[in-house]
Amino acid sequence: MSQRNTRVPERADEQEACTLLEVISRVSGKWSIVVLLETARRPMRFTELERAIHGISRRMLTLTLRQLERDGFLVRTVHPTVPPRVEYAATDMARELHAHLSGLTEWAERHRDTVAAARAAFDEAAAAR
Amino acid sequence: MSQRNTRVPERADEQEACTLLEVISRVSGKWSIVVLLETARRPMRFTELERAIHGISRRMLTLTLRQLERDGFLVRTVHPTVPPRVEYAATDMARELHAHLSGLTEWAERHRDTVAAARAAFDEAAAAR
DNA sequence: CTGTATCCGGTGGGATACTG
DNA sequence: CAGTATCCCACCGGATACAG
Repeated sequence: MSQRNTRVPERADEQEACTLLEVISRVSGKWSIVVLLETARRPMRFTELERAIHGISRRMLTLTLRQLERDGFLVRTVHPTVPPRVEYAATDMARELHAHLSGLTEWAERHRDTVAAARAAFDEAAAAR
Repeated sequence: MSQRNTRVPERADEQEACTLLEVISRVSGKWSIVVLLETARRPMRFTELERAIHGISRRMLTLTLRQLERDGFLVRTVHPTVPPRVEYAATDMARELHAHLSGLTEWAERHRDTVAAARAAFDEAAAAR
């Protein structure tokens, strides 16, 4: 989502960071991940996604879908009926990404308490000063 | 009555998406990942990081370090010497996160060409319209 | 039903001068 | 050496109105 994060690596040891930032930038938008998860299970229609994803605006749903389609994570299919029927289906690449992200989710759940404790300690130390 | 058509919003999916967004938000800043990678190898001093990370401003290095310290990814140690000597060291949790992120890097490298091709095709189709 | 167009506020991040 | 303070701007995302 945020293209401002792209930059050219000047050093070899920054190459990995650049690659990581590249992929993370693609899914770091506010709605990218939840759209990926919804479509990973089965193809979804526009309004179906709009109803399933609580709080998303029509504009952001469109932008997020376009971006995911552009990067090859979603395939958009228009059925020429009246009214129009558009389906968004996750690609194999997207499902593979989802598997890696699940690893991150597992990590996050395992360390959630530790992070919360670290934050509380940091904030308390800051307040004490 | 048959309730086959009533669709309950997928709470589990949104929950996972929220957890994922939480952890990704912590490392999606422009400089978070490269700072994590640099400090993961060995403890680093402030100016050392400033020199190692090409293009980072003093302000953003400070903000990034504070944020990573607050979440428990870095430990900041001040040696009471003159001039002051401050070292930032990655925690075990941060190194574990780094391992998961490496999986993402591998995925990104494997699919880099596919993504590039998808983008080119999408942009060309958009230009043709 | 499936989008576009427009306006607007909040925020992430750059440049740089100052400081203990 | 290791930061902080200030100014500034680009861009993300929300609300809403319009359209094929």
